[in-house]
Amino acid sequence: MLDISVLNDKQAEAVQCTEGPLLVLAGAGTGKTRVLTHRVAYILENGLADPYEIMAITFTNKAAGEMRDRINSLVGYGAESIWVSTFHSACVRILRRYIDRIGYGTNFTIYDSGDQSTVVKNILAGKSKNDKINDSKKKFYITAISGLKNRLITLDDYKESDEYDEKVYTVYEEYEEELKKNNALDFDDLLLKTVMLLETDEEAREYYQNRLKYILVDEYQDTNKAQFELIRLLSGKYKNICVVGDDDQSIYKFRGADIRNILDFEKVFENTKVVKLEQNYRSTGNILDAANNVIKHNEKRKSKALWTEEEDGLDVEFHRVENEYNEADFVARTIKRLKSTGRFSFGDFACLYRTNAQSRHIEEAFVNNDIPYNIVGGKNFYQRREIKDIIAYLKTVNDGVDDLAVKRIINVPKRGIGEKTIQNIEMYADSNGINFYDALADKNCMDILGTRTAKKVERFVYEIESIRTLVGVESLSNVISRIIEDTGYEEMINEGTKEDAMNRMENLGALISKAIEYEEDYREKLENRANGAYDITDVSNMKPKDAESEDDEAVLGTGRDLLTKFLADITLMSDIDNLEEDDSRVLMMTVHASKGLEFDNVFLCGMEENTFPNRMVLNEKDGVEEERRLCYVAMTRARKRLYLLSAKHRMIRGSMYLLNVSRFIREIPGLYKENAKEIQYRERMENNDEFQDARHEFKRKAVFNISVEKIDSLDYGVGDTVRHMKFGVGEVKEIRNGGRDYEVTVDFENYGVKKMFASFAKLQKLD
DNA sequence: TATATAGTGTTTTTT
DNA sequence: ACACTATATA
Repeated sequence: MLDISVLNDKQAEAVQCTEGPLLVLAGAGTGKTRVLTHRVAYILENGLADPYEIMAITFTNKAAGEMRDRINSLVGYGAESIWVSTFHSACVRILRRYIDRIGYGTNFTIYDSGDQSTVVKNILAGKSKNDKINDSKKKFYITAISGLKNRLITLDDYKESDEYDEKVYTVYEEYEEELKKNNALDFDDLLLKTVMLLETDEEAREYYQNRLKYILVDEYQDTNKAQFELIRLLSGKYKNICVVGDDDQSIYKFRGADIRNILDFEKVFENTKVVKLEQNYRSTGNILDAANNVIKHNEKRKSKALWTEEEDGLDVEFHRVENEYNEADFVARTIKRLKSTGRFSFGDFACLYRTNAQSRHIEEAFVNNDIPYNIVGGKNFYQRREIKDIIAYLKTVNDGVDDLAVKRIINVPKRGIGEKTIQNIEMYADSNGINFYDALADKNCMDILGTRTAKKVERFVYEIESIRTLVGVESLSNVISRIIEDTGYEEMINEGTKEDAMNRMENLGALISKAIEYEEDYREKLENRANGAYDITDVSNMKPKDAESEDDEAVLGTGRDLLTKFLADITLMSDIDNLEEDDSRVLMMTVHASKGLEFDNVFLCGMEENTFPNRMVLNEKDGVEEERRLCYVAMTRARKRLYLLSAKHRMIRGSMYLLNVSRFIREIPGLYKENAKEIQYRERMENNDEFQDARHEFKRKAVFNISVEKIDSLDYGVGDTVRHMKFGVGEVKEIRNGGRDYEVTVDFENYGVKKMFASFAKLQKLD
């Protein structure tokens, strides 16, 4: 029997108020996951719905897995039939079943941000041969297209809209064509197309609306328009929609999250009940106090204040250190000191920072102090080159429909098939309206290429075809192994440095393990079905016990489908999903990555103006408010100890910057006493017109350049003979003091006149 | 076609 | 500082 007495009044209210729309405003650490899981259990125990009629949506696979586990331990039998998934995988499941109704093949592939980038790059390259494609241009279009899709603005809508821009339109148009041609959907499409499907196809809509009696949404503050529409559509019949979120923790605006979803929820869903959770069970009084003091400076928020029955605990510590090395050193030494008391394991510590670039020095300090650590994020596992290569092989072996994948690996490892050849094949494929891969198997196409090149291409096709025969026969992991071994991929890797090769092979090993695990899960599921865990042949009971199986049944069944599913699932996997409980390592990650996690002891590094809040958002509208929410998220990760660190100066992109204490620190009373000099300096920064002008320059060059390692004096002069490591002996002709460094002109005996910077050249004076 | 060199643009990034 | 990519060169 479900024990409601473990909940406080507000939590119990949220659990028991099952009918109609419910908005739960849950501050950090107020037990929102507990509310969600108990709510599901409560619905089941009271017979309000069967498990397959309940859907719980989260943002990460990890959160979905955790929620499923917790529901499992709460209700026991039947929990596996509850549809617990991320927004995106839920959409994949719906689309695999119905997407043919809006003109795509049900075996579509998913393009990640890297693929997206490649597509846009190709479009821009085809458009203008003289214009250079730089990253920011590419990024501009990707952001534009993604932003439109997030807001459900299709090509047709965009043409009519007042933000219409011809260039964006044409790129958007070509982008859509390209993806359609490859039967591919990007992440935003998964949501957009599902909404489109449910809007236009009555049968599909009614199927899900009839099934889903209760829908629960986690991290609601980070939903975008598309996600909002999706849940509105899915909950259209029963309208038992419960969303849980915290406007103070909305930190993904830059990815389309729309705070209006939470602020306007009550307007869109009639008769919404609102429950506020404010009692915090995670942090000490002092930590909460500090966090509250920071977040209360935001103007756009629903008012609430966390409180706790816990003790005040230890003071929040602030340390103003000299530079990034001292900061890293402080973290390492403090961890060592606390660890030596025997009361902690390394897993009790986390080190958070605003940007990934800050991780390097901390990592170094950990290495030097023998502190085991784990860095979350940076580059996602599945976005690493070797993994993406093998995925491209798998896609090609699977159906060869995705041109992007085929082109990616046709010359990896090197097969002597270059740019020109690929262009020729592409032209043939385009003019004949066939896939790139199909062109490879086309005799007429090969005739264009010439026998030597054609032979190389045939060899490639042969390799792919022989692996293709193994799909559905051999295990998934074996197929992957064969790709790595038979195509010469492993050899290619081993040509690099030893360290690099080991690293890559390790990653590929992890991919294979993932495949084995995946396959085992799949078999288990099949067995459960065979053992009558549910019976789809029983027509008298039209509702299967396992809702997922019903969706599967509509489209899946063979080994090829297992591969398709695997490819989709790993594309939707993120770095944090693979984070396993490991008590023996300190965790390092960005503040963004830390959301939803908690630790006994937290170090928050880089509490400086221009670092956190980050310099890039200072001129953005509402930019600082979003940074403040980020800061609030970071601080509320801590249970017992919170260390805030700030460096007086640090080296950023090769230049030294003087940095002020972050305004967030100054918002916490009593933490930091500024001395007169610093106040004066800050006021000059904030009020001086001259400085404001300089701030615009700030992006490009170091305004506060105080010391680049400059050689004070040279031990050689004009006329001296010097030796250079590479150019040998020469005579110094000129020395120019270039401010940062000396520029030395030397006439070398064998290489002629060269100009070089003294600090790099390391010239040696000869007598 | 493969490799060496110069040039470039650097916040965050659940999926 | 550093990684990534466009361009020149072998």
